[in-house]
Amino acid sequence: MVAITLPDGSVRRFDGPVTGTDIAESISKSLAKKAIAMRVDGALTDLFEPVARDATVEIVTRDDPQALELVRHDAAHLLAQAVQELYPGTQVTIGPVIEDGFYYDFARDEPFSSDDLERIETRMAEIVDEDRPTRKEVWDREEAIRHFKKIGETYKAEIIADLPEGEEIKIYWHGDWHDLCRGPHLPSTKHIGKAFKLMKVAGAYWRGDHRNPMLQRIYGTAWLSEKDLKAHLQRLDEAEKRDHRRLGRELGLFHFQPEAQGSVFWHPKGYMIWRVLEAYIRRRQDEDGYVEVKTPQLLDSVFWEKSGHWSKFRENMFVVPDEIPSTEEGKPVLSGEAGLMALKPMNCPAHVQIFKQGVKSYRDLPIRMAEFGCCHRNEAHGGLHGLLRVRQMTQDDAHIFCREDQITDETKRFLALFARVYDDMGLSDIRYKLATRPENRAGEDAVWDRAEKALADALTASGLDFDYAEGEGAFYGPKLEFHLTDAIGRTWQAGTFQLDYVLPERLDASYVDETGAKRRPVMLHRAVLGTFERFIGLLIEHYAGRLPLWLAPVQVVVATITSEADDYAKEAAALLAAKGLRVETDLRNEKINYKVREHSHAKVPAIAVVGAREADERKVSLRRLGAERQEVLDLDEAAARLGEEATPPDLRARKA
RNA sequence: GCCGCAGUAGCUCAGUGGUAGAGCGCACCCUUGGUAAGGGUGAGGUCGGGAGUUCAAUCCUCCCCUGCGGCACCA
Repeated sequence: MVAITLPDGSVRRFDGPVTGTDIAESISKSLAKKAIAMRVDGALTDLFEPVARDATVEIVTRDDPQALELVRHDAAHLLAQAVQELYPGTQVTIGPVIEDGFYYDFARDEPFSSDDLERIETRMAEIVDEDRPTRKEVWDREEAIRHFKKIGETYKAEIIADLPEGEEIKIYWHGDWHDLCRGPHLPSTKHIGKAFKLMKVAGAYWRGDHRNPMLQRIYGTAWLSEKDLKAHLQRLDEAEKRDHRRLGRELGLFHFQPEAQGSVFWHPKGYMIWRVLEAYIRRRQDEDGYVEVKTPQLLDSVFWEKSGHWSKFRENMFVVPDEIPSTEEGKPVLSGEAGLMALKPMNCPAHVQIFKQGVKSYRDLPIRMAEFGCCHRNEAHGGLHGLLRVRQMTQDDAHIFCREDQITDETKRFLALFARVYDDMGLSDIRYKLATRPENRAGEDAVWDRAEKALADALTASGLDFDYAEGEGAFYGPKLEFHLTDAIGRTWQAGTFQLDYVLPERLDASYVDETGAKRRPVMLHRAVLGTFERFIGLLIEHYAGRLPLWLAPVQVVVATITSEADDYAKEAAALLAAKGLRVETDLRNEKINYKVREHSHAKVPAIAVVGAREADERKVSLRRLGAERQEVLDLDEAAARLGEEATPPDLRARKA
């Protein structure tokens, strides 16, 4: 007898082992039809798995929160199945579920083309229609390895050989195709449905290690319904429209060119955003007790050896010979014998030098030392990505030198600053994580215990919920991660906060404590915006280019309807400019429709239209970006209103 | 750096083994028009760079560069 307890608490008894299908059928025909898996005492299991002991069983249908993951997992198998049927000799490796879908990595000499993707997709749909049933077998480890080697699946054989001892070797069959898998799977291919689409092919290293062969990864997306699939594809379209590289070009903000790979040419409008942000964050830092410094770009390699960067970070540094290049015709430009300098990849070691000038007392601490430091990092070519991954970047960087007992307070203070700034930026959806000690680390565990606790205390005292990111800290100390969610639900990391016990030691920074003894300060590396480059990229995508008035490079365009209003337009523009607004005039010989369209495309937040009527009455017809109507206002009132709205949030708060 | 794809006018893109086209943009002319494209004319390209095949290459082949999508990297 097997007693099965259902979620409603009722108990059903069966003569012997029962499968999920049996149980579902005993409840209702329709449930049996909808069933795709079950939970036995809470563990997700195949529907066709016999239950031989008393247990609580929950039948899982497509309405279950975990159904989508099951469907995506099966879709990955479906993909592998279709590929092996169409391209015999292709080896399968792994095929996990990822955000929005799945992928499968294949070993095949010939590359897959986009035409192949279409063929594969068609074959996948056919296999769904064929409704191939799933079944599971448990094999002996050695037998499984022999089998997969024999059929030429060497990667699978390797995976099996590496499975932990004692783990069941489960083989899943979908019709006559089989694969090693931990499961669980849907009862048949029909249940996958057809709300899937193959998205792209890409290279990926076997086991993620660049020393291993490169496999071909096919990415797919899969959903529970066609409607969900369509919505997802629409989201992708939306994201593409927000791409900061595209908007940067369309709005004339910046450009890149091959001669300066990974470095930005900021155009006047793009740099205006930078200037506004920099002025804003500088004010925020000033009021929060920071001092600002400027340190050298180019420092001798000896210095980087001391800081530890030469051994740990050199492959990411730009190294420059300290010599005057030869101008002699035919001679090599550089002798190759000169001493080496390097462009700074970080500001921290230079800040320690300023700290070390003179003797510091415990009374001087904390010192919050800020720099809008321009750093260079020699990122791999393949990793560069618009403004988000560059080789020359400027951070709103600062280092807080403090005593250990000040860590919690300084962290709280930073968290408050961080929240203020992101709220002002319209980015208030932030998730906090505390990244703890990694396996490879410097320092004693007792110090790590204190450091992690100090950060956790600060988060808690600030009333913030947070998760731990175990083992994700830097080798020199734990850190806080700030995960922002943007307007279309994507997450970003920009700011950072890291505790460092190592660098003050390496560079011999010290202060004198109450007893007259020399002590090491703790260093907090922190950036609120992160880099201006990345942060501006983030803002552009978050706002889809429609920046709030205070950040918009051009805030108002005064556009004329007829040339009779030119003089008045200039007068109006001058008045708006006097209110501190960034204003342009459009006096061109074009129709007002054309002008409105063009400035709307340029995402100018406000268009002040003036014709003969407005000129007579000293008014403007104000049209806001995205609005379908306009409002006729007295010029002075319009200037006052726009001036107020364009005031950076911190200054507005100060006035109030 | 690795795998794949791509590179034609400022932008978006078409096209062909016989040295190139559209729309938008730009310039000029006409038009002074009331809230998302008024009309006309014109300028603009070493078809990413180099080599090869060919009578002839933007097109075919090879190498390089750059971009894009991933991977790896990311103090």
